[in-house]
Amino acid sequence: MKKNKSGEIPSIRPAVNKRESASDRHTRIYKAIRERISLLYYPPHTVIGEVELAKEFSVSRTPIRRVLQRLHFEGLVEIRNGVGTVVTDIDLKTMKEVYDLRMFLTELSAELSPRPITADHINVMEKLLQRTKQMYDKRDSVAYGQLCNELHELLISLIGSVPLREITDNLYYRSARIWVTFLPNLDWKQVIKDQELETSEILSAMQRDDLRGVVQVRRFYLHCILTRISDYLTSGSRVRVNLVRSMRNSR
Amino acid sequence: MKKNKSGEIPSIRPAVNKRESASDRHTRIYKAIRERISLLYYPPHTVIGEVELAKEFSVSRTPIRRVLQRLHFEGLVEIRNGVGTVVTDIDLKTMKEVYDLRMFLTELSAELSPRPITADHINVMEKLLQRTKQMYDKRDSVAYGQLCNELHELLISLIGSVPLREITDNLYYRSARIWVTFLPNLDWKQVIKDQELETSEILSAMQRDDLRGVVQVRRFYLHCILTRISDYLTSGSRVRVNLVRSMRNSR
DNA sequence: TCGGTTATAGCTGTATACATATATTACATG
DNA sequence: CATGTAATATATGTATACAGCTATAACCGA
Repeated sequence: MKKNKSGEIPSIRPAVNKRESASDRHTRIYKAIRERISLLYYPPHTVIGEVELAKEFSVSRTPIRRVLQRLHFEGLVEIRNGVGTVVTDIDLKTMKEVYDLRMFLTELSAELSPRPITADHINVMEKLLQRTKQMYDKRDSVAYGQLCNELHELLISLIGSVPLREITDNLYYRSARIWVTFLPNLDWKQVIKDQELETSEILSAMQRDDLRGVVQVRRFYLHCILTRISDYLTSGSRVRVNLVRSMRNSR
Repeated sequence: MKKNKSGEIPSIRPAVNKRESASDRHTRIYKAIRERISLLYYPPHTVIGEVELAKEFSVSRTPIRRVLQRLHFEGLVEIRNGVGTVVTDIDLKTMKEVYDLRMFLTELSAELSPRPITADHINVMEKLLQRTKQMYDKRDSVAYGQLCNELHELLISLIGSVPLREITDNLYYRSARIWVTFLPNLDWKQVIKDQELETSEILSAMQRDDLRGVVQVRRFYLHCILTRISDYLTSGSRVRVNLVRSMRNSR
């Protein structure tokens, strides 16, 4: 075996020792910041400086700016010259538009080249359901948000159409964090109860290989969340905690 | 009136003399390059260098990179380290996915908070129809592509839902250039004839304030284009030039 | 001749100094 | 005291030198 230029014996698997590629690093930082926004670690109107992030991730401003500009194109932050990068808020009208779109696209995802439901999917769903059941005792918005994100990740993995999957993913992160914003005003046990119901009903549909059932359950709970937020914002008062149940009985 | 720091008398309308903002410049360069891609001035697999563009637009690589990365996020170019920025091609499967999505979203745009059809819209449509009628004599793919782009711009201006409008716009530019790629293989007069029919039928629907009619016409022609390309790619032979007409008779 | 190594040209990726925009604050002025 | 102005701190925007990656081609040896 020959030695390379630097005189070292080349590794059999140099890919393992190879530094993280620029693309991978971009994806890693992008997902990290996006998660922080979605979990309200960076709530709306938060000013996040490029220098601060650059120090934390041990890179210069350049790769950070690339990530922030991507988040800007996706509507998650607003970059103001001379001011900073501000996490966007969302008005009721825009939120309704996003949720309406998400509901239509959710149903559509069962029609456009869906992927088969596998045992892995069901396995992950069972674990999600277990974790949901353990959340009644302690109010933990971050853990709840992570649960929502993981459920979302699982559901979009069933979408075969690449552009539809990307759009659904984008719209989710554009609106989901707003829902978490309202958690402090809601009855915690009821929120978890609804989450458990949604998860278990999706799991049931998956177990009978019923993708259309899956997306119909998902769409229904999207509708419930939208109605809750709309009621809360328009009335300014505490939203009815039994909204989901009353809707179920009337459908 | 006082003088400012530099000793000049401040202009009454300083905004006019103010330099183009960073955001405006970004938008200008972005739209310019996007149009070049859509009109096949940069056909698929073209390698466009950052330095080249920087010289042309008289800026450094930094703002150019911002534009190219946006185009990358939108799927129009692929940035390869050490190689260059390559205009993406699109495979049949992805194109079908994009067109299917566009068809659904087109119908949806008449449902989700549509904007009213104004006299301006009809005015622009009449001019588009006139320009279309003048295109029979000379085969000019660029002029045809511009016509398609302007028709698209008009149609998305009728979409009230901001996220739906942005998604529709993105999907258009992601797929439209592929259609232009097939023009050399098609009967020119038939292509213009179809374009004239689509434009005139949309105009008619607008004149009777029938937005649902507008989107149904649009959806129908999207379907025709998708079928044409699919037929061409799967059979490898010349596509039937009278496809649109035969479809019309059977619907 | 063929296979593999290596030098090289040219591209994108990164870091950084500097330019510019903005909000804040202090301050002069009526 | 109110108001407009200017200095200033701090953020993002830009330009650019340099590092790293890739494809190409020249080169060497079995």
